[in-house]
Amino acid sequence: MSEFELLDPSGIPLGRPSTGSGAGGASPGAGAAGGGTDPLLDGLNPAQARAVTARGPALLIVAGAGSGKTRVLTHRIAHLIREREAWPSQILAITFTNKAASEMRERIEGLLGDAAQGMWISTFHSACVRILRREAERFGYVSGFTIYDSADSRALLKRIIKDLEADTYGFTPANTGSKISRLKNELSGADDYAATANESDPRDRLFVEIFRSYEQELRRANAFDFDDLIGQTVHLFRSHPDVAAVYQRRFRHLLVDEYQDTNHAQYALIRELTRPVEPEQVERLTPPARAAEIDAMGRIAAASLTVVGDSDQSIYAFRGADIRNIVEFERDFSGAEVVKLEQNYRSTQNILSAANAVIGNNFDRQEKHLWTAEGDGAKIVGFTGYSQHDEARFVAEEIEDLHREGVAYGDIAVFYRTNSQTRALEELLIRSAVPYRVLGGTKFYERAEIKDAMAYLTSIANPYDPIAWSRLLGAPKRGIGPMAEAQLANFQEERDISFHEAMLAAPDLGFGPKLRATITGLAELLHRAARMAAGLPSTASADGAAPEGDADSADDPAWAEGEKRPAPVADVLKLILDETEMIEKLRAKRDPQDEARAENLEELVAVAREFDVKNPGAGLLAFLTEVSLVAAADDLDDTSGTVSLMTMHTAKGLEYRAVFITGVEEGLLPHQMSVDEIGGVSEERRLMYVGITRARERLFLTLASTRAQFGDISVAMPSRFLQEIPEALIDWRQSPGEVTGRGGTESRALNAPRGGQGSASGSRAGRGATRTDSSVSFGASTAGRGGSGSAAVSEPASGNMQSALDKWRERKRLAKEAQRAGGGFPNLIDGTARDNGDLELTPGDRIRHDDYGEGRVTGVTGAGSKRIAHVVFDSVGERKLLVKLSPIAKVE
DNA sequence: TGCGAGATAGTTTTT
DNA sequence: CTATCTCGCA
Repeated sequence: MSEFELLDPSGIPLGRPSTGSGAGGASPGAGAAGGGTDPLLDGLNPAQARAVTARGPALLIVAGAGSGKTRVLTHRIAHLIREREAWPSQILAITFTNKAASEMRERIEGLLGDAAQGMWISTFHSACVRILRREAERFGYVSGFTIYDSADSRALLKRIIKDLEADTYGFTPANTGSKISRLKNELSGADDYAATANESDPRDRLFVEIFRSYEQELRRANAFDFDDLIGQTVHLFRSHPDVAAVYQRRFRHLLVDEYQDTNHAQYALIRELTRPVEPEQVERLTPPARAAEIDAMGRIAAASLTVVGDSDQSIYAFRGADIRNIVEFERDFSGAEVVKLEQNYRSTQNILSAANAVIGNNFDRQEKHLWTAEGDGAKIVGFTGYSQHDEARFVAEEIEDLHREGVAYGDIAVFYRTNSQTRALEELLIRSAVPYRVLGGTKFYERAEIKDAMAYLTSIANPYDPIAWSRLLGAPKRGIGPMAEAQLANFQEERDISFHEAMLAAPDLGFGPKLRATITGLAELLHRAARMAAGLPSTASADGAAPEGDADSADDPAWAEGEKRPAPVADVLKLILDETEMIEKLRAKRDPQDEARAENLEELVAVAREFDVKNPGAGLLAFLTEVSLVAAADDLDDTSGTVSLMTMHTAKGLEYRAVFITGVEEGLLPHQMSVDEIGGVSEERRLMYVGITRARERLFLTLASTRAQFGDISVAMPSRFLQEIPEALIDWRQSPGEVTGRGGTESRALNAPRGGQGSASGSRAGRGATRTDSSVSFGASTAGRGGSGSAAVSEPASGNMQSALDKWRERKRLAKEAQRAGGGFPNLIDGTARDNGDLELTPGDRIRHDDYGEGRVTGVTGAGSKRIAHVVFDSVGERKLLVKLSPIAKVE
């Protein structure tokens, strides 16, 4: 609504129709005031400048890695505004992640100041939610609909599969969910699938049934899943041309980033938004179209479309991304212009050469000629560890070296293929007192206790949501079991009322006195919280003894005229937490894990409070939307000054001075799962390409020759991608050939002189490791410098697995706490001493470290549990160690 | 109803 | 290895 008002700021006419085909040449600064240089074009190369100033119905910017596409995109938008070709409200810019969106917004604000207000800069999903919330009533939803994340979808599917007894046919929530997701990304629903399904195949019929019932349940729950957000918006536009017309008219300029990662549904959405408004719809518009908007045929011209992408960075095929969208763009959108950005401003030549060499092995791609004016820079560093711990140790040491050389922690990133690889890395980083953070991974909002609390909020916003409701019944445990739940759910379904109403009817349902009281108590709490969230006065007298004022008598007129102001989300949440005593109950359990959970809940309150401050009066629904759509909670502070750990997928769009790519092994990168898939390896290669091109100055490629997964240890072969990089570019500190010899595992005996065929101890060598010849070419590389390359293995003797694990968890928790306590790595972890908490160290002391051997303490900084010892080791030189957690002891 | 032990099964990337 | 589920018992 309010955005629409911006559409028509009284008299000021638009400069010229932005979509008048092919009008603008590259005449820079056409309307710029003072002549001379145009700040928006200044410093851009010709291709970039063209990408900023080109006008026409469609523009494809082929942007190689590091070619300044964000700059181009932001400048293009700013240029449109400044040249008066568009109002901010006519801009719709779509990015892939929220992080990219907020970064873009910031940069545009930097160029335009307040003039950037009113633009839609968001992800596909956020934009669609915004549209759907506004138009929900058009197709039988309520604007307070819930957004199901994949866990919610799975919970729903689980129920359905169980009801249909489909599990015996091999249907699981996971495989069914991903199949449904795939279909939805192709915009096909249950009926479409049924039309093509094989009627005689019981599995197919059953799947149709599951799919149908899933869609039905979603609707009954007033919920959308992730894929629906896009798909339903498309359906909305197709079935309601008048609604579509509103958006087609409004958004005159559509800009899409990372276009190579769009799937079919997203493509369809773009198509819908870039259709002209036909005359019969033009007539129905409110406010009516002005003459300037309408062309000779009585239509409103199609919006202009700008897409930016790089087919070499397409890494989301598994999610339905269709590379054809970008490859066939010119054919798709007639009159499209193509601008190629090929100069790389990010990386050194060595890094770029490696990237080009790797990606060059993908056959079906258009050649690009990425080049840089930078020098060669440092060589890429390679390292092969004996184990993943050894690899991690190398990473930690190199990070410290870099740090000593003046590279800030915040300029360093460590990438990996799978989230499970973080463990070894985290352990070593903690021990080395390197501040780090993990992006993505186990997300804050996926934690059980957070989901519990969120279930209350969700249920308040949407009392028809069975998933949220069912979750909150059992959290905390209060004696409402499956039996009672089923009874309430049945009642709810029969009467077609909300779950909250069903609970209020509990007295009539023949529950025992205790249960009845519990249920009505809970119903009243939800009711109270709902009123609060809606901005209605809390019922009657102060809390404490719940007054008689039950639901039905809620129509007191007192608040009728006072404008309803939604209560701060944090207050609602606080009410829930206080009344349910969730936090207290966790604390009472005296388990450190539960203590952490309690803290998480407190953090959730803090998050909500922050949301309230940033979005005053936005209300519960906005909060829920943000939570379900925001990926990693802590994207926000890039300034935290810590090393960043993330998967390579998460890394897309980011850049760092120094980058470590870990686990560069066959089976991991490329991942085993991808090897059999068609095009799988190509996609992995693009992933590798993305990883490499994130690095500005320094690139480290590391691997391990053995890797522990699912319990036992297996031999790992170097990735084929390593072979694709010219040997001259890599400086091997320890090459694969030096470590694996002939594919055996020399697990512990590395101090033994090489060549002597060390004992192939422990694990069965060569299991499943059909000898590729990958390792052969590496044998020749040199050993690199002495010193830090060779040290004892760090494998902690795995005597007692369980206690070692517990120990590690505890250590990790403490260390995280320490990091969280304030900016980088300040003071404090109190009391709870561990390992060496009370170890006294003074300069001059000799100590022994499990990994590094003996060394001499040169200094101690920090206080309490944050004490950091500076030690010069005989073998590896200076290291910083967190005294409390390091495996060190004084040598007498 | 709620808890703990034990068995089991599944392991990629994410808005 | 680990997360999830089932089963039996209090």
